Amino acid sequence: MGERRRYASSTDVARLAGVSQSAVSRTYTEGRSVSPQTRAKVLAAAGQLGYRPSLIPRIMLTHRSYLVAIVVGGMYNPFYAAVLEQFAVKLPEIGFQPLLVHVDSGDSLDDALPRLASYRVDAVVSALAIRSARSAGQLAQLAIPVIAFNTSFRNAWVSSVSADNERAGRVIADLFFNRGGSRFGFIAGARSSTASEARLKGYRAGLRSLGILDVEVARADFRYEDGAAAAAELYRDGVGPDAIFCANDLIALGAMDTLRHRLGRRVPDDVLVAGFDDIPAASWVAYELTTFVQDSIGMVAEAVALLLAATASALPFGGRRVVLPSRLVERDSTTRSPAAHLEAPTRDAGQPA
Amino acid sequence: MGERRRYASSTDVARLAGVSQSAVSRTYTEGRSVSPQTRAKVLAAAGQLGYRPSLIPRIMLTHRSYLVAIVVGGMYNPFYAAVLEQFAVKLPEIGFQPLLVHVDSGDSLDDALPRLASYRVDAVVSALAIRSARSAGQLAQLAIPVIAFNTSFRNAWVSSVSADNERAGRVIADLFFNRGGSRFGFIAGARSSTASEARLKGYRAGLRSLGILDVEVARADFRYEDGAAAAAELYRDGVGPDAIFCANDLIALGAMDTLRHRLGRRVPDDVLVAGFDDIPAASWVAYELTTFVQDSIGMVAEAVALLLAATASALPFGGRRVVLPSRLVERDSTTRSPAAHLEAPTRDAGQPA
DNA sequence: TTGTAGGCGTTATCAA
DNA sequence: TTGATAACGCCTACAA
Repeated sequence: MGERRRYASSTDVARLAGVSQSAVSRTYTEGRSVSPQTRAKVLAAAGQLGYRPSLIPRIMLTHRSYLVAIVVGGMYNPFYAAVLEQFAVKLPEIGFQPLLVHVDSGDSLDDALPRLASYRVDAVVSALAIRSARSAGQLAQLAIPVIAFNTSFRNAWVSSVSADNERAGRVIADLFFNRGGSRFGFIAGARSSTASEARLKGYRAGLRSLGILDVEVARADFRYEDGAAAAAELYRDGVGPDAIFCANDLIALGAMDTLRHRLGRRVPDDVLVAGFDDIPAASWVAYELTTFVQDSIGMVAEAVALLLAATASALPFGGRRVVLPSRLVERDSTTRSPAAHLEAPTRDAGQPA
Repeated sequence: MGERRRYASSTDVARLAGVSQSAVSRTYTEGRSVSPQTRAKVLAAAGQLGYRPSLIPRIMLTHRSYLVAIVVGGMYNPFYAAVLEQFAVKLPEIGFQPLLVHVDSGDSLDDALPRLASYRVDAVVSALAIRSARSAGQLAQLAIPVIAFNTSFRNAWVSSVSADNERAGRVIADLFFNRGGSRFGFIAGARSSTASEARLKGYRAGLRSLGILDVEVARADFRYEDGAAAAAELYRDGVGPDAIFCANDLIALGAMDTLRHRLGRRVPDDVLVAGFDDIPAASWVAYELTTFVQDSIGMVAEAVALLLAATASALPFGGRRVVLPSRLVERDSTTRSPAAHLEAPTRDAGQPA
């Protein structure tokens, strides 16, 4: 039991081909000298045995595994699914093989770390923020370069890539104001999320510079259902904001549906709504949500660049911080028609999606 | 360059602790004898060096890597994201480390296989169907057990886990008929998808046994935009089906939005719509889509069970087929209110837009 | 309880 | 061009 049918080894091939093991090795090493005859014999035997050279011994010899851990969680959010897919495509292109690690929250990276170290990963990329200083400390001790998304924490081995969350908050404050918003709300993600907090911070700052000090804040998790519940909460006492910035798109979509279908509010005519991420559903005809494009492709590209730099030398490589601008996409959820209050709720008929 | 700071080895620890390398090994091996003093010395040195035993040499010794490749693609579909996440959670629980492989279509597994073989994976689980006989042949030659979702192809090394797609098609035919449907449509996914074809086959069979031979079929890919376009296509000449079964939820949501917002059709009052997968958006208030729960948790559990069985022995283990029932969830998209045709277009509270 | 020795599958080095 | 040999880090005998 547990006794797997072994993969063919170069020795097996050598024996079958009637050559030395080194001859087999050379056949599979670019730029080493093998005679055509030997090569042919080797390839024939290899084909017969289904031989592929193993990378495992090489890891021992070179101290490089070309394995990179990808840390994910909360894949219900299409943004993370997109990030993961992008990593899965890009890492192999530069010769790395992704190893998947799922954690429930940023903190439980602690549990996964020893396992990763056992596989001798060359680096760790995390779609999730690293929140626990303990994780960070462990990482530093293991001397594994880490690139994490939307993380404020950094040290000699931990770098970060993030969107310009704070600026986005400011931009949306201006937009809401220009579109006639007067009572402002925010639905936050988990309190521990730096990204959510930064968005709120920028939003507050933007409103303050417009002379507005009051922001109604509801707490949610990053899901549709939480957004729906938080929206209901904001209007509990009858009144409520006429402009709501949500920490991400899922929250915003939940809030929109609650506003429209449970609270009888029109979006955008009664309430302006905006989100963050630009997940596919944000552009669906039923929503047409104004949001910020969190550029997963760009973020992954930056992360990959950092990773290459980090794995190129033995020196600590961390503390870097890359901030990518997030682009506003204005859609119907903040675009009031001139005579909105006179019309039926559906003003946008056209536009297929 | 490329010279990574090495992970500490047991030899490093032994040297620092002033003991032999085997003493270190024993310290980390359950049930081997080490004196408390030696153990203490070893652990102290190990802590200082950040030592974690490497699994790499063990792979060579035992011919077991405990690595399992997870093949994914099309992560824009929340169903696949959920499957992947589930694998990422379950595999480590039984001692396997997932290795992520992204392919664009079932066929390009070919390209990824040699790389996987090089890492000496113990098995492959594929969220995607294996479509290329060549892939399957390669797999058989490499003698790697494979468990693939929704695949009709099987051989000595390839097993499959799938939903009962055909039965679902029959069930929905009955449902549509009972809800008053009279002109039936189907929006298919990619033609190469066995799952989509099976759903259509069952749908056709169900309708046939109700005396209905005519089904209008539109082709789409598995995305929202494709569903939207395919729906428009079905109504190109003015008339069109009054009941549409879609190969998956994304297609159904796109079709619903096109029906409601571009074609001025009411769902469910003018057209009944159903999908497949039960992705989160299917239960969003704006849609309330009738669909089938494709039980990702159950499917992964079955896949994991097959994997355990397959990796337990050296014998070929394939050709197994597990079919899981998919459960119908009826929501508003097929539930007509009694006087639907007398009411305003929006019978499900406010209208989305 | 300890340490020494051999071997896993590669690649790099060296001698033939 | 070839083949023998050492080395990587660990585990499992085996001997002390």
